[in-house]
Amino acid sequence: MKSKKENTHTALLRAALALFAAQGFDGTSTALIAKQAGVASGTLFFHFATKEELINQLFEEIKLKIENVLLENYQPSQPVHERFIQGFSALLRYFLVNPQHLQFMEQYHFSPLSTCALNDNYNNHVLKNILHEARETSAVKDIPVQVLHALAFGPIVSLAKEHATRGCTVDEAMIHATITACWDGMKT
Amino acid sequence: MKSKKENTHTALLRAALALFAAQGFDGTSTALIAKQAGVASGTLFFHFATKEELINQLFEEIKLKIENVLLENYQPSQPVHERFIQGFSALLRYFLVNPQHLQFMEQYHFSPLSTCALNDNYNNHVLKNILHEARETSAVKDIPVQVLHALAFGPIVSLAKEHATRGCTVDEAMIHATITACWDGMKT
DNA sequence: AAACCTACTGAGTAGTCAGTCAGTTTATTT
DNA sequence: AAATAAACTGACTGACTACTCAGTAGGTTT
Repeated sequence: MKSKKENTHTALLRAALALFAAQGFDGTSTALIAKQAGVASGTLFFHFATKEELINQLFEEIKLKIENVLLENYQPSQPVHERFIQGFSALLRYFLVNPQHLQFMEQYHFSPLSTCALNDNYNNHVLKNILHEARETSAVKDIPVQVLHALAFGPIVSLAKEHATRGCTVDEAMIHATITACWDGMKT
Repeated sequence: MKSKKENTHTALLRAALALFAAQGFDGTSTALIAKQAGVASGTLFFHFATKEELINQLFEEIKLKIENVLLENYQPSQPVHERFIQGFSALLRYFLVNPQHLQFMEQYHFSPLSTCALNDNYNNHVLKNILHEARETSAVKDIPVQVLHALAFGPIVSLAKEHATRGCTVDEAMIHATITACWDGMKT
């Protein structure tokens, strides 16, 4: 059973996520977030010191969720090619199911709040290691890491963004075609 | 010889572009744009009815520039594969040389001002036709257009964004590796 | 039942925002 | 040189912003 405090806390985070995804950080006032969460405007600042802290907490929460999703389905015994397909398909599926999370992460990455490298925001240890291992074992071409990252993450983000902002349908066949093509372009 | 009006007009557009790329649309006040352009705050509204119109004019200007760059180097006599490499390399090179333009376009696409489909913002007739022709002639896999777009534009945007926001160096070899890998992933 | 504490309220504060407009300067025409 | 028009100025406005804080409600402890 959740405490009242926790309920309000998560209600604020959820309202903020929806509004941030739709209108952006700067386009969303703290008063509106509070209203959407069903509390008074001052209550937001009882739970979060500043608007920025609310954004940072949201970022950490989403980052953790993605990490968990990828860890759940990770099978270290599989060959690197299988793990690539599996891992990056899971990431794409996640963003298709949670479009607001992608829109939030994209904004966060662009904003001055973000300090880490571009794809680091999505790039947990699982996916990072897969790419790294594929490169070391010569399963993929010997090209700079930045290029590998762009080739692997670029199409995923691009397709998921299209889905998030324009609502085009993306089925399993399209997911498979995308991730397979990414690998085919990278492999030796 | 440019008129005084034209000078001020372009000075405002240039200042706006630099500030928008660095701080975002909402994070940049019209007063600051005017100051950076060396004019009084009211002058901006003599040249542009609203802040939104300024943004839209900037979008049209950048879109036109990209179209021209791609048309300049277009060689219809070449096979579709050559035109793909040539065209998409030119787009990537453009964004590496004009990082602010990419950052602006990315913001514009996300904002409620943009109405067209995702990659349509970069996707002028040249690149669109190349992809379309490659698909019709079975030079590339028979997969949905959205997937083709994501595979072709995703890595370019991703790599150029990394360059724009983190300043990592991208040389000709990396450009070639990226575009070649895109094609290799798509080809039949 | 008194004291205490946590969660919450919403009017209020100081500051910023896009956009206005009466008036001034500069350029062009007559 | 007078008249007209175009370009520009910057103080101003009302609406909005993140954030504050004195006060309130309800539950728990003593």
